[in-house]
Amino acid sequence: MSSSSTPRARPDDKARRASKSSRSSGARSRPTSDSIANGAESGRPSRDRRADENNRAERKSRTRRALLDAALDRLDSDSFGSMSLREVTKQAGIVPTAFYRHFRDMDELGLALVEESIGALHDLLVAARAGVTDRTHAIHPSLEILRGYVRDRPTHFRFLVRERAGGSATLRHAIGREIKLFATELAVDLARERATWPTSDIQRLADLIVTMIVATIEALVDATDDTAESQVIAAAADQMTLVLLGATVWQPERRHRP
Amino acid sequence: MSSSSTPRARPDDKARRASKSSRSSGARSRPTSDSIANGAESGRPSRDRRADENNRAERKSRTRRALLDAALDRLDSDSFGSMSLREVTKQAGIVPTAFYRHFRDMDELGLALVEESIGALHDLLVAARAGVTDRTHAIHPSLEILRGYVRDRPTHFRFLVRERAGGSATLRHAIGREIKLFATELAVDLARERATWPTSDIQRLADLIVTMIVATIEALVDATDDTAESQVIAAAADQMTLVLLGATVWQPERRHRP
DNA sequence: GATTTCAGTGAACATATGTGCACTATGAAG
DNA sequence: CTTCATAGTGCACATATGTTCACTGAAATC
Repeated sequence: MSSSSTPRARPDDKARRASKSSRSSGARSRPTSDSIANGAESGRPSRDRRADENNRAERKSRTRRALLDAALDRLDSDSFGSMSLREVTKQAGIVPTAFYRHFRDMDELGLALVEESIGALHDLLVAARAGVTDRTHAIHPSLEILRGYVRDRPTHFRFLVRERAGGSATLRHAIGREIKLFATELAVDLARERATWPTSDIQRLADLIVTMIVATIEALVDATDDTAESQVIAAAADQMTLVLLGATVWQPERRHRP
Repeated sequence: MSSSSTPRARPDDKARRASKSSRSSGARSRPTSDSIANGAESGRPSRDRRADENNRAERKSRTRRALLDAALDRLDSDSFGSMSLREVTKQAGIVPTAFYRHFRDMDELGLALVEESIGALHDLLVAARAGVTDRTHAIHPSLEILRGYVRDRPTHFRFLVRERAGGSATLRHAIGREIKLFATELAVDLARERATWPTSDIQRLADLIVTMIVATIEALVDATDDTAESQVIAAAADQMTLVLLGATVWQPERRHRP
């Protein structure tokens, strides 16, 4: 506190409020009308005022989305942890203080992103599982589904792989917990075809596969073109095949290490 | 506080350990053998005034170490990317501007940490490879070596796993490149015992194993006690066994996917 | 039509950050 | 000894950040 410098020339200024006419200020804000793709395409653009779209809650959730998307976008320049509230609000087209209408702090925004991204991951599992009985022959189709999902939600998956190990403790634990859940879910699936295996072995198999899936997602997120993507998928397919091949030879009862 | 007048605690008057190798001019230092904060026995009566310890270069490299260690320490509260130059210098016990005597910016500090940490990883590979011929029966010993290395240099390995996917683009690429190198090295090793395999299959096996090693390191870094560590090792051993089991059944020539 | 609610605004501020500059102290070199 | 090089100091400053507070305008409710 030694600096008695009376910083930032601060004349009384408080009486200044009346001077600025709020009219003249820039009309540059208002990002509300457009931005994200508008789902409902019903005609009547002109007269009918679609209360639905000017709805209060609707508007709010649109801004919320803008905040989430802004964070996701910024995510390849900055890591989430070093991303500032002001950056995000600027990119979302609102003023910093309006942020608090939606999240208590950046950490809460992060958790919302975790939830969304894990939702995507979970959808992926469901999709991959649908109609698949023989796992050994379902590797490639499943990986193609994975490829599609990462393609469709690149920012979400990038968020996941970036913050899974690198983020704040809160984020890491949240993501870790969800991935563990994901693995358990997979284990239940795997157990169906391996009734004789002890659950611990099943769980470890599931963990291995999840590890490989995460690694594949990491590689897909960093893949720049279709060729790179295809190579990633091909490599992952071989590795999965090898693992499932090993699983057929695995003898649960007797420990394999001497 | 910023105690302006009084010099802050000066950690530098403790005569520390005698230097060993820092003679090698410039280039890369191999700091792997020691960690910080030890030193103990060097009471060193004042009569022998070794220029060695008051050496200019020696002092400088000691401060440099302090900066690196400060960054490594701070790493479990903040991710490296959101770590400020001022934080690091404060923890290292120097004034912010003195930072520039050692690194141009935080990014350069980060790259130095990558180099160090990868050095540790490489040492690990060498150690694990020493005297191992039959891979299938060397899994547990190798994993115990891994456990020991992560125990001895927890901060370096934590840095690696945190920044590998989560750090800045520069850091990510640096670490990614080194890990790729690491995998190639392992592939050469694996090829020795699998002469009939095509190199692409070998490389994919090596990549898989490296993926598992990285995942194991991640788990070890997060393990809180010995029991947790042992469980991680046991799980990793099972998984490795399964993979190498699969590798024995793998038929390189014919594609496994129908 | 009048009142309430509330998402978004804009000014203010205390604090933190990176970095430039002049300086000091001390080891190295002549 | 004198002179030079340089690690580390202290101060300054411009800028960025999180958060507060009083406000505004329009949708929601009465």
